[in-house]
Order: sequence, then structure tokens, then C-alpha cells
Amino acid sequence: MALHDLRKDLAPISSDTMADVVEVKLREYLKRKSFRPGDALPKELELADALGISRNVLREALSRLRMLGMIETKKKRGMILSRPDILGSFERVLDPLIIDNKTLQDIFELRLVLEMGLADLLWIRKTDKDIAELENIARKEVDRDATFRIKNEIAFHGKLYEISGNDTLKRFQIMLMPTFEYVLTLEKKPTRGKVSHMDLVNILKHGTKEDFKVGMQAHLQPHFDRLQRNK
Amino acid sequence: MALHDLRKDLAPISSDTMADVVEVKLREYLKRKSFRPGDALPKELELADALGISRNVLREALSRLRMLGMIETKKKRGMILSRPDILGSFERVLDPLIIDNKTLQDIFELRLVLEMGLADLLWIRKTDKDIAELENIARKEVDRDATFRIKNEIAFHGKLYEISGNDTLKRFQIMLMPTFEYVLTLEKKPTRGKVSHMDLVNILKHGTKEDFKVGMQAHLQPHFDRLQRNK
DNA sequence: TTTGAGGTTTTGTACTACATATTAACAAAA
DNA sequence: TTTTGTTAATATGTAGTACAAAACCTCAAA
Repeated sequence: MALHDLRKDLAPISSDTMADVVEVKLREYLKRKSFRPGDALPKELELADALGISRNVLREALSRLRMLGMIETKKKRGMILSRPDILGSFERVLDPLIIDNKTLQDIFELRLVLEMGLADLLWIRKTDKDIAELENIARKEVDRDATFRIKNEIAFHGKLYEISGNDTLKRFQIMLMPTFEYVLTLEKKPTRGKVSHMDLVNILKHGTKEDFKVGMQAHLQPHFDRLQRNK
Repeated sequence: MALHDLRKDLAPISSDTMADVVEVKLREYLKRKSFRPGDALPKELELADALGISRNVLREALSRLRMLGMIETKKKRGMILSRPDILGSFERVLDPLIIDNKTLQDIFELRLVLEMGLADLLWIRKTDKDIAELENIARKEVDRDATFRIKNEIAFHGKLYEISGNDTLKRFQIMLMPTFEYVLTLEKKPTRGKVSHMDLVNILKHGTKEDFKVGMQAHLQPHFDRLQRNK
């Protein structure tokens, strides 16, 4: 019988290490006991004893939770539960160089989707001050070289997310940006939409939300064209 | 002088553990040497020696990278670099119960933004088969109880993301869903938009992309109203 | 050619020991 | 009485050793 036929019937056994198991158990434990941020956790030896494992393994699992920001430890006070930074761990693995092409493409699209969906939030939160600052950014980019335009492009869209008043969203898009840029470099020719940043500013100032959606779509049209071509 | 005044001038010193440092160093090392997925890494003892640390500390750092999916280890073969699951670590911390309210709200909005920005992708990728399946889901939800409607709500929007053809996006929204639902339960009265799922299906079938954007906006209008109120 | 035995290597786990930082308690000094 | 200094206790951080377990290799035997 061929190997791949066998594989269908007998999947390779999953060999979780103790640290893997303990990590899950600890997370379940924290949840079940409904600890609140700031609450003190049992000490390492107690946990290790309770789980019937060495302090070594326990610490490997704790190290993971500590990386996620779920717990903090002080030398004598012991461990306390804390609020994880939900984007922190995401940031660690979001490196264009280690992500496969399919996922890179997915992230590229994800940013397009975010950009397109931003209008409703903007219209709820935008202020005259915001728009003035955005206009400042847009005004700077005429007649500058490519390097500057890229930096300004980031500044402009970054400011848009800032206006959305959503810190998580803003941080998220900042993290997505390098991947977005990276995918662009894979393409040969530079792409520019028919609607400029300044056009978008003017729509924000005098236009309607629907105008803005149409405008943003036109601004990003070259990217959508590419998706269409690779369909 | 008051304590918080002092804090402004003298920030508490950050005491990174060795594991923290080693984790960063390892990530830099992997990047600098531009390892490719599948490449074998030096063995633990060699790494520990090179870094001048105990195998213990090294393993705590490795444990983190292993959690992120950046490396895999086999008993004798040693460690190999692998592709991290970019959403895996995100999933671990995305629990409504341990996230602060501000971030919960941010995530709620994030999902709204995604939903609103989905139209362009849908129009590039949708097929008749997709729409038929979506219609099936929408048809089922008439005259059912609340529990069923929630499950169906998830199925419907899940299918939408599936049509987008973007696996990362789909997984992402599935992970966001519990948080979204959780925020909804914080609200008193249930909210229903003027545009139903079936309406959206019909727009997908016969309408334009712009119609769909307007429709989706109306569908989610109650949520945006709430944001507006809490402005 | 396949099977089996034995040896080797590398990770996985356990245990011990000690360093270090932090807290608490108490004594001493202003 | 309040502040400062000292000491002891304690939990985490780090190091080191030892061995188990799994995977691989080689070679011999069926």
C-alpha cells in the first residue's frame, strides 16, 4: 500500500509536550477560577505540585503566558494575573519574511477591507481639527520623491485610522502596513489611483459618507484591479 | 512630593528576565541568518553555550517560539524552523472575559468595519453556488427562536467571509465573533436592522456592489446608532 | 529485501542548589 | 512619632546534573 494511502487511515500521532498540556490547563484554570487582573496566583511550587510536574515544565508554560501578557511576576510577591496585550503576540509573528505567500495575500486584502469599511466610523468621529491635520499631511506630498511619498502615504492612512478613534484598529493597521508594502514591492509597476489623498480630504470636508466610500474605492482601485486579474 | 509626581521623573526600571532577552535574540538570529522553513537549527546545548546561558533559560525562550509556531522540535532530529500560525497566538488572548472594556469596544467596531468593507471582495469572488448556499442559510431563520437565530446569524456572516475567498479573514472574524456577541449581551434591548439577511442575499443576486454597501450599512445600522449615542 | 538488535544522539523531564529581589518586621536614630 | 537601617524570610530567576524517551543509524540475520 502506498504511503499516502496509509496516512489517510493512520494519522501521525500528535505528541504534545507537557508544557503544551500545562499551558492549556493553566489557561483553563485561570478562566475557571475567574481570576481578575491583579489577583495573586499560587506560587510556582504549589502549581507544580498540584499538576504533578517539575517546576521546570511549569515555568516553560508560565513563560508562554508571560509572553502573552496574561501574567506578570515579581520576585517575591509571586505571580499576578494581568491583561494581555491582544496585539502583542500578533506583532511577533507578523513578519513578511516568514509568512507564506497565500497568507501575505490575505493580509493585503484584509487591509483593503479595513480601509473600505472605515467610512462609517470616520463619519461618526471626525472633527474639523482632524481634517485640518489630514489636509496638512496631504498637502506635503506634492512634488516629492518616492521615498517621501511612501512615508507620507503611511502617515496619511495612519491619520485616517487615528480619526476612527479606535486605538486597537490603528495599531492593527500599523502592524499590517509592512506586509502591505511588501506585497506591493512584489509587483512590478507602481500603482496610483485616480483619486488622490487631497481629493479624499475634500470629500471628508464637504462630501457625504457615500461620496467618501466611492472615493476610497477609486483611490484603491489599482489594488482591486490586481485582485481581479489574479482571480 | 507625591508618589505620582516622582513616578513621572523616575520610571520604574524594566526588569526583563533572561528568557525575555533570549527570546528577542533568537528571533533576531533567525531573521539575520534568513533561515527558511524546514531548515534545521543548532541544538539546544550549542545555542545555550553560544548565548552563555543555562539550557533551562533557553528552553523557556524556545517554548515561547514553539507556542507561536515559529519552530518545531523532534526528539532526535532537533529543531526546525516553521511557519508560524499568525492568528494562533491572537486566538489565545482573545477572550472577552480578560479584555478590558475599551478594547472590547474596539474589537466590536473592528468587526463592523470588516463587515462594511467586505463588499468589494465579495463582488470579485462571489459565485452563483455561493449565493445559493447563502440563501439556504437565510431561508432557515424565519420563525425560529432566539438561540437558533444567533447560530444562524453566525452561519450567515461566516458564509459571507467564506465567499470573500480569504481564509485568514474568515478565521479572523470567527475569532472576533465571541467578543462581538459578548458586547451585544451588555446591551439591554436586542437590535435588528431594517435590512434582513434575505434582503442582502437578493442584493447579492440582482443588485450592484453599491446597493450591497448601502444594504449592509442598513443591516448594521442599530450597531452604528449605538456608537453614535455613546459618542 | 525486510526485520531486528544495539548503539548514539537530541530533546523532554526531574531534581537540587543557589542567587537575587522584595517584603515584612523590628530596632535605632532623628 | 517618624524616618532610616538591619535582618530575616520568601518566591522567583538561573545554573547544573541526571536520566528517560524517541528517533536515527548501522549492521547482522532471516
